[in-house]
Amino acid sequence: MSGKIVLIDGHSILNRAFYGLPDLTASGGRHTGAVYGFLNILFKILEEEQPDYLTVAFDTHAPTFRHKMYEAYKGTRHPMPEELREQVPLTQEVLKAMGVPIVMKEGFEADDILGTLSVKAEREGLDVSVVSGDRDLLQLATEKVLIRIPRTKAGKTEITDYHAGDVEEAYGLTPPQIVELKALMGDTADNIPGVPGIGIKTATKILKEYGTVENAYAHVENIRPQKAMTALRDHYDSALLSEKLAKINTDSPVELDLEKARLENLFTPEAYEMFRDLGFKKLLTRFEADPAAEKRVVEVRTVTGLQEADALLKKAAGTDRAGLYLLQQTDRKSGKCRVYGLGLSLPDQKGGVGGTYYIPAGGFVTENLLLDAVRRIAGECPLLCTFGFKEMVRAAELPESAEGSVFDIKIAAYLLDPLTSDYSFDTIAKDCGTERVLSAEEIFQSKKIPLPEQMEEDKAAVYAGETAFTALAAQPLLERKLEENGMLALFRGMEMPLVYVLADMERAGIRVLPEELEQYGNRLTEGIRQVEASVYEQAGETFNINSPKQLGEILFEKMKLPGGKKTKTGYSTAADVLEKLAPEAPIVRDILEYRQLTKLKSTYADGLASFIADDGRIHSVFHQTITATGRISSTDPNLQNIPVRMELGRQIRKVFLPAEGFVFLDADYSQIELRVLAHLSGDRKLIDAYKMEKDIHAITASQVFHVPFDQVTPLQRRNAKAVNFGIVYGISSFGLAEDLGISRKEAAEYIEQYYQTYPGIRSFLEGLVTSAREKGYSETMYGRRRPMPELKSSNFMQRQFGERVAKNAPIQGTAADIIKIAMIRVNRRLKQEKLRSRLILQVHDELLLETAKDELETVSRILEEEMTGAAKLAVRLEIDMHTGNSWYEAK
DNA sequence: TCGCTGAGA
DNA sequence: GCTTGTCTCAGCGAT
Repeated sequence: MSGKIVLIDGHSILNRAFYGLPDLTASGGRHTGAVYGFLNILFKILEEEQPDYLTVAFDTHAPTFRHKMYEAYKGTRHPMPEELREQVPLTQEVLKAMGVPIVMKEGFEADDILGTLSVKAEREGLDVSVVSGDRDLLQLATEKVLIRIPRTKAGKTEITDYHAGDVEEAYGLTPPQIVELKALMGDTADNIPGVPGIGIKTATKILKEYGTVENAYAHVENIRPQKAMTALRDHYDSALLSEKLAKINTDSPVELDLEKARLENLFTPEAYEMFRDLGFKKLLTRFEADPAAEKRVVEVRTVTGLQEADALLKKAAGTDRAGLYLLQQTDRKSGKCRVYGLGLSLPDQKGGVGGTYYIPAGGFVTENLLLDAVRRIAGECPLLCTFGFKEMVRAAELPESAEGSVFDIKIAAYLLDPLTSDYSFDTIAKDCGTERVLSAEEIFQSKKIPLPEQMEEDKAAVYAGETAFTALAAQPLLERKLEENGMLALFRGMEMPLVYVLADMERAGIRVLPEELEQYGNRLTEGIRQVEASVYEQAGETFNINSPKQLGEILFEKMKLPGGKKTKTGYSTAADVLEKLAPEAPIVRDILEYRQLTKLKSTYADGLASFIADDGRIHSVFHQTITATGRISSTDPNLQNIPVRMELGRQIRKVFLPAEGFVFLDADYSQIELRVLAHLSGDRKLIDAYKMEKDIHAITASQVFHVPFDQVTPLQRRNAKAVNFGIVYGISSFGLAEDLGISRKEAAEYIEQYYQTYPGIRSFLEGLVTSAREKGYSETMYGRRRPMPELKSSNFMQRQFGERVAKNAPIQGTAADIIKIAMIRVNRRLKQEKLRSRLILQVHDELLLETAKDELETVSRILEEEMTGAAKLAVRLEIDMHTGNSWYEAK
């Protein structure tokens, strides 16, 4: 018999993969990095070797004979981290799905199994490759048995191969002598004692001369270095024990089943499903080459004729479900929207997908015709399935339709797993196990998706068509999952209605005066010039102050300021560090001022100017699928971090103005997160504190520091305020100390006193951690989830992080939910009452409205009612409202 | 592309 | 002994 078999040391390779690769987590927080690495090594070896047979050996969980022996001798092995442990059964499942036999035997280690199988295979006349990270296995090498040891080097796996001859070359010893070597030198990693005082050099020398330990002992008197002689003489027992420990059993009761081991198709449908669930996207591509597992790629038919297009669009409006994707592009400057085509997917009778089409705009099929069709379908079709609905709302100016009649798969995917950043249609398709679609990368043969105007029409057709297909095909599963997770109400009643509000805000934009913005920038430039000159003078040279590297060298090396390295790459020059090091040093003051000025200039003055559109307004983009906690985010530009704390920065708000005839009305929630905490925790004392309707931080100070309310000092209030904020973030004594400039001990006392004062808070926060640990996620009042894979980490720091996040996410998230509700309700009221006033911005706990002067009173009332009434909490929700002729005045 | 820095809640 | 308060986005320099 001839042929080749590959034998794999499962645990050992898994171990290599675990430590050699960054930790990956699939959705749901399962760790998968080691499995992924294992498979990569496996595939690499199979490609190289093209073997006929494959078998993987694993240790059993029960302690084996050899374990017991050395554990009895000395301690235990270091325990396997939990992240790795949970991947062992997972790997076995994957192998099973691929039809690869796994051999395990109670009481025997993988080593022994590999040894036995390799001997048996060799006897059968096979070439054998044993793959393991463990050099102990070198003792198995022969002319026909190859030992292969992979190493991960800079992310790449390199494999070193040993036949018997290679072992001799590398160690100067025959493979069987490797056992003797271990017997003498020992192996701390494996708890093999060896002979104390004999290391690899002496051991090799002795074995070269005497061949075996036994023979060496017989001639012990002749052994050269005196020390080695006495060591061997005195510890011969230990050497014999070590030999037993190191010797791999090649006669274990396991069978070599070549029928099962025969390599056939690894890429089975079962394996495909597992890879997909585990998020091994790269590995999925291996299935393409295999016709059996190949899934048909969705076909998109391009429809150009007016009549045919018209018929199709009518049909879409008439069906009970339709998948729709509008390929359009909005010009940033003009705000004009161009429509390039419409992807459309229709169901079949059985609830599957019937056909997928692309209707390009052109000829008789005008852009307006397509937009009208979208409006009609949105209005008539009972379930419109989309991907990125906000863009469609903006392009077609869709009015809000009945709850439950639109389903955005992107938003659904976000709610189900808000931690990823990839909500591309092809990823959603894979996650939902629909028919195969091409990814954007495959369609355009580039990482970047081109703008619609640059797309070739045939590619645009596939892109838009498959997106529409995915929307339709993935919707049922996504809806079921939302239902299962109790998030359907959140999705239908909050996230989908919010889409219209965000679309309105984006369309509205905010007015900015370009001339004044430029003047502001010029003032900054002047200031920058002066401070810059001062810095260079004090440094004695010119350099780039914006370069932390150069700055660090100047400050800490040339000028010899106290304080050393803080970051991986060099000196930290962050403001708080500099502040602490040399608060008095004039150059530090100047640098901090320089930083402030250049930040304002580049990010705000110049940055904002580049976004002013032809209508004199900035139309920022609001994202609904970014944050882990449910907040919305803003980009291009980010209008949620416009300066306010420092006066100079705050000035920039003077260039944000309401339209002619309007004023700004700004309303922000008063300590919404703390109120949410009071509500969720149910802490009587904190709730009562809010019922007193006085300054909450002062009340806290009074209660925590045991002083009468009217004798609370400003410092006490400030400290109490910092604790109040910190609690919400899962504070540590270190963090609070840092914040307040007090000692850790004092900070710890503050926190303890706080918990004493509000006992419900501590138990509530601890309960959040426990519950998150059990369930694997945290939850807001409205059922929004945030997965918490970190809580299961074996890494202390990661786990600590997980605990803080578990405390913060439900609070921050609930506050985010509440303001989303408020936004929806405010927007609806404005429309219902046919007001000209409109929502312009949301800044997490604040809403900015452009209000018609004659509507000021009405709108104030609406805000008051809808914002405070957005949630019914155990404490009142309160808002502060201001009007003004600029954002500066209104805040 | 990554890390640092700093703006906001 | 080690770490050290949440969530973001943008600009810059170094790689």
